[in-house]
Amino acid sequence: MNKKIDKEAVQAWIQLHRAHRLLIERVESSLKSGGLPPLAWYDVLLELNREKSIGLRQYEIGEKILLSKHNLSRLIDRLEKNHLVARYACTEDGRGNRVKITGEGIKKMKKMWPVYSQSIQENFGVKLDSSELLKLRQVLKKLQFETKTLNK
Amino acid sequence: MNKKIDKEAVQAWIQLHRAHRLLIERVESSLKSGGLPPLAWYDVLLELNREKSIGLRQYEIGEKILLSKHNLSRLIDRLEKNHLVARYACTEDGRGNRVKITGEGIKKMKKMWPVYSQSIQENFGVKLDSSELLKLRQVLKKLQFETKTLNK
DNA sequence: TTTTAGTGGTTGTAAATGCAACCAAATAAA
DNA sequence: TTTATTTGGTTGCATTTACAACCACTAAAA
Repeated sequence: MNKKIDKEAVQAWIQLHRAHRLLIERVESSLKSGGLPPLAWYDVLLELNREKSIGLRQYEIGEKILLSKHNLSRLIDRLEKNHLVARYACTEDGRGNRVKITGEGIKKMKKMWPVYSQSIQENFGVKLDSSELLKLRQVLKKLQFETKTLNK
Repeated sequence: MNKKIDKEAVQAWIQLHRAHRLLIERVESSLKSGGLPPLAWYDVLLELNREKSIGLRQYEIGEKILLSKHNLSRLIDRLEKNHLVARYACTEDGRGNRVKITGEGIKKMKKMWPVYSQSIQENFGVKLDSSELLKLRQVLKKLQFETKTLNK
């Protein structure tokens, strides 16, 4: 038994949890006060923009941004209703569809970016120096599990 | 301008965001499949347990677990409905109330802990060694801002 | 003291999330 | 081929969250 390590892990987790809560709250509020959509929209648009030409299947988006399929379905609904993405019939699989970003979507994404990145900068970047950022990334990377749990 | 640092910060943030999403999903699902309440309940119970005798004001809980007041109000409602906490009139401030954990609350908390901590262990602790955990905590600690933003 | 502004907490309503059940197409088994 | 199983996606419903307005009280200003 290794009670000490256990305690350390929980401590670290709690801090991660707190940091995330605070950060997300600030980022969302920056976006909102800029009259922009929530962060989740950006996540989707960004992934779609990387595949502008062929688009992505919904489940692929779900894997990338870790969102369960029902939530994704409705998130795409909202984006589509705002003409930021479009669904197309999928030739290779009759069940699914292919989602693509629209011109408007690209524009919106580009409009969100400065607000988003500046908020990260202010509330996160400035608190850490380059080596700390690196270390953080290295450590967090090790948490990149075998995904697949979500999207059930 | 320091585009490189910017990029690093956003990268790190995104990883933090992902790690959190995955972890929280797993922890919640461990709790759920153990027939236990969600994590937020534990957070509240834990804080209240630290002040068993005098309890806490709602806004104090809000500051500790970073939850806005309307959400907190209803979270406490749910806990109270389940007899895990109780609200008392507050002598020193006629507006507010003082929240205390009940015996049942303590029991529930203790029942949640092994499931909670084990889930952290499995999904987080085992992926990192002691020095990484330490470093992570050190870095995350620097993100501990002047709070107060929430609870507006 | 009276007025004004701020704070702790609650509540109505809208929006988002989670769950389970479902449909339709694809894949595997018989 | 027929049947059974899995998978991508949607939908109805209950729970939770977010926002704004509100009430009651406190603290500060006049």
